[in-house]
Amino acid sequence: MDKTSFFNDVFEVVRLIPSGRVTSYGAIAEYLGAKRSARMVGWALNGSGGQSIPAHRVVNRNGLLTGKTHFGEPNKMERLLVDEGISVVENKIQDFDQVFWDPAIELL
DNA sequence: CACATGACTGGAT
DNA sequence: AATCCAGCCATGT
Repeated sequence: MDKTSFFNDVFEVVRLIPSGRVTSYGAIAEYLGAKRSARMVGWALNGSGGQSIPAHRVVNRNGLLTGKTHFGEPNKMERLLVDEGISVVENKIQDFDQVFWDPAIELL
């Protein structure tokens, strides 16, 4: 298991997130067995540039679009989510519990 | 090698 | 309910 495996696993899970759904860094980290390494998930997504990774579907546990600043255009992430049917107000996902997609449950 | 920072989280205040 | 603090781990200075 080299380091790239972690990144690859993160990308794989994120790619499996269905449209109109979102998940959290902690949920992905937990699914990968590193629940205390949510920060590493964010770091992994940092290298998702160039890959076909819908990173806009990954937010923090509050449903807050903390990573929007890394999309080049701060409004791009929110626009993409809204376009998929997710309600976003002031960088915050509305009905977060309804659109939340947990790989540890949905990906059984 | 030590310290600071970050796309986080959970518990405490 | 809002804010603060400590834990985690990789990367940069």
